[in-house]
Amino acid sequence: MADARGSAHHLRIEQHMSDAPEIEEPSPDGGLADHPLTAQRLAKHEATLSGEGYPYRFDRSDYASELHERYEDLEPGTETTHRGAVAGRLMAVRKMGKLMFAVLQDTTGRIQLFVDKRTLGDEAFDLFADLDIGDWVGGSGVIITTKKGEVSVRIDDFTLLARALRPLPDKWHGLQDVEARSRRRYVDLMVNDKAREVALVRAKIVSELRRQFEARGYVEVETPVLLNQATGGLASPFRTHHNALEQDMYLRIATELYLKRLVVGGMERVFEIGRIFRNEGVDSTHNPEFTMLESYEAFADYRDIMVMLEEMIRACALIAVGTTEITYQGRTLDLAQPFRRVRMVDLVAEATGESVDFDRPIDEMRDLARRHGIEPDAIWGHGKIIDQLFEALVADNLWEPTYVLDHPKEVSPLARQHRNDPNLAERYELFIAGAEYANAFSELNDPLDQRRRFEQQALARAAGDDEAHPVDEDFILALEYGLPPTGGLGIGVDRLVMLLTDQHHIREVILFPTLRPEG
RNA sequence: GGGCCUGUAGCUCAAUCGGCAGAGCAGCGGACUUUUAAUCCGAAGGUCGUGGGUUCGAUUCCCACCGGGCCCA
Repeated sequence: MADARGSAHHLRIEQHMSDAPEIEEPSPDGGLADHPLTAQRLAKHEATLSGEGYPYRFDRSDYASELHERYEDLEPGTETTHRGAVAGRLMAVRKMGKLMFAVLQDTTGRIQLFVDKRTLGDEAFDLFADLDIGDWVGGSGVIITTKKGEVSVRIDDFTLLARALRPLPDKWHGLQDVEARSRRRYVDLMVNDKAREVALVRAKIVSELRRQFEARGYVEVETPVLLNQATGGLASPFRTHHNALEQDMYLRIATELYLKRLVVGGMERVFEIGRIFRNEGVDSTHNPEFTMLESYEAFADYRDIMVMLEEMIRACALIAVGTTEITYQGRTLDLAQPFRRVRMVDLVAEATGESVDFDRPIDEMRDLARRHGIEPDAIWGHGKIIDQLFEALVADNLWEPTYVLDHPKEVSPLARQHRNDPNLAERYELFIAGAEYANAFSELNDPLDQRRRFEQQALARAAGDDEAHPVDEDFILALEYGLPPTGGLGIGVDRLVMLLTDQHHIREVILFPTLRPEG
């Protein structure tokens, strides 16, 4: 923090010294005085500061949702013996002369304040009337229901806890602009119920995943983000620089190889929920930084992991939406049904109407790819072509939960060779609603085979494939100490949250998605 | 990277085939002791994303740039 602020400061000074004479000194109030809407709030703020100031704490006794649960069924016009203190942001005030109805929003919901001049007294009543929507307020009094039956706190005392110097968006429409909602997520959270709900459901899902792994004896670990080499996945990394070490470094694109090192070390069941960085395009399903859950379990194979993953997804659905029958993009999805299991080669053969056997001449395969609009690279073998055909022809159309099994070995450099087919790997990806949610293997644990796979990847890299996996000698060294048979899994957490909250854009499930600087 | 769309008051949105830019909400003044997007009366509020160009005149037309969205690669 201090470092970041310090360097920003330096930057500003440099700009002053070089060529920016037009840079104005920022006004001490950040421009608040320049606009009438904020100027009057600023004036009130300054008056408070020069007077009593703001409190440092507040004793709250009750939450909005709890009061509703407890008193919702009371007859209209009931006065309880319950004295409570609530606190939250002032969202609306309906003034009726000597009576006001105010709406306070806390982390659980909204509660009405019944602000009655007789109860509160003339002076405090006028002070309340002077509050602005957006201010943080604590109020205490007897819990009542109004003539219309609304559970309310009839306040006999209140405290201004903090002011909002800027006005809130339209109380009815909220904040609509997608860009503004992402940039000022705090405002989005204040005024849009859905934004709060998604954030809370996301937390529940992550918590449930953690609980599921812990219940199975997995240990949560943390592996490095800052690396000398970006390994464990096929993706372009972010590059950065370590000043003291005088060397370039990379942000991780996966946690895979470090977690497997831990299994080598005897941590038989490990998982990590971690931020991953991939230097690629931004679209509705990709943010440059995203959250991946990876797990590794000794003595398990990929079929064991299938069973576990299916159970976990159902558990998350129950936590998130209360049922395994979910709605996504206007269509229903039944997650309770056993997930379909089908081999990738069979899906591609079905989609193309042709055999994609590995003994078919490569030229025929290349021709097949071209006929489906894919221009094969010179070094592509059968496996890469099959994988590309799958992505182009099949992936988008897999609506029901489907395990796509047994990827070509060529495109799976970290997965163990299939026990029955040397051209394939024991790997699958889980597809739901046309998108990929998880990727799992029987982990490759033979250091000699791993070295051969890395070398093949190195050839692809030399031929211009930037996303081919680099040779990781240190990881091979670890494998040389012996990795037991291991089942590994990666889950795209953001995608899973999207599925279970019915959001079609990843920015809706990431509180602060990556954005360009504001123009 | 390509195509289409988009940026107007604090927020949500109109309008101007080139001629003083409009509404709702919020804010301000007033009425109102049971409201629920309260209601009613009144007066305000704008660098029309930024910079050029065309024009007597540009928010509108043209160009560039910046931000954003959707689709495609």
